[in-house]
Amino acid sequence: MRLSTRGRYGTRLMVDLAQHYADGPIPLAAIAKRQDLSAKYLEQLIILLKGAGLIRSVRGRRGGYMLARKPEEISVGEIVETLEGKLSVVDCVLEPELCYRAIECPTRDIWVGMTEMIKKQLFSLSLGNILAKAISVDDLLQSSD
Amino acid sequence: MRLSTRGRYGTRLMVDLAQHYADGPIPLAAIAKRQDLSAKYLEQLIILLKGAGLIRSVRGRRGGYMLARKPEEISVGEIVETLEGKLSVVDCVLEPELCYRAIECPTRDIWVGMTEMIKKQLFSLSLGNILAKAISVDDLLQSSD
DNA sequence: TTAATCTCTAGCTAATCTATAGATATTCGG
DNA sequence: CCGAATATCTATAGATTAGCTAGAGATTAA
Repeated sequence: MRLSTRGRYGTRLMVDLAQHYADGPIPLAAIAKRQDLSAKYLEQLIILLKGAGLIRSVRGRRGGYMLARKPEEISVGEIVETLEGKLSVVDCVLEPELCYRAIECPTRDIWVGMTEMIKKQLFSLSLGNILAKAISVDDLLQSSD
Repeated sequence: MRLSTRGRYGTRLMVDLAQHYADGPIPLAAIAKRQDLSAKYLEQLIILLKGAGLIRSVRGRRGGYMLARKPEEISVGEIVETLEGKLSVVDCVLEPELCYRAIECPTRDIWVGMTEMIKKQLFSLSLGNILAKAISVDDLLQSSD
């Protein structure tokens, strides 16, 4: 039940872009440096995010990446599904034909329920929500000074 | 975000034992045949379940396995954690020291929340619950004859 | 025209998953 | 007491996936 680095790094990348929303195109190298992640690896992730329409890019000098929509309108669910494929805790949830027992399998119901719950949570959580939370934590730290 | 075969097969194994609760010791070969799973593989899983105190065994002829507690008192969460290790969607949830950014990481909060939600659901779902559901499906099938 | 950027394709290493194999220990039934 | 039916233990092997790294090419602002 682990999320792979693709989903995790991709989410960090998108949060980073959200934090610099409206700063114009952000070069990938800047993100990689700030997040302390391999630029070459992020390259492969970001191209998928662009393909999914979550990001826009500007090529050439002074180019870079930016969110295609407002942070409030991009969910973590979209990011994770773009990078790791459709969310489901076991294959038979989405493809019951893979297992001849699927229709009557009492355990499949568990995995279907889990999958729905996870999707519901991740698709209702936006980059905007995450930013808001990050700020409130900063607030707490400042007020304790 | 996939559950491995260990968690899935193990849960099927435990549901099978729950369905034959009070039938005395069930040989592993019988479970493997009913569930159409490799007996040799289940062997490795069941020994862990025994180690965790979820199952008792009887050796020798006429031996086999049985649930150590009533189906209502064994949760899917216990089964999955026994076979796949502590539930957490990323390592930094349980071991924040693995990542120097953990304390202030805005994405870690997401993974902590997801992990808690998953655990809550799986630990509140018992083998008894699953059996009850399976029976109600049977009822529906019978009443449609 | 050149340096900074994105884009594309290939491949490699290590870990993990999913078993399989074979030997040993225990106990019931006859 | 013997043998068949069972659990238990340890090793290992094949396939798949994760997590990168490498390098060449395309585009554009300064």
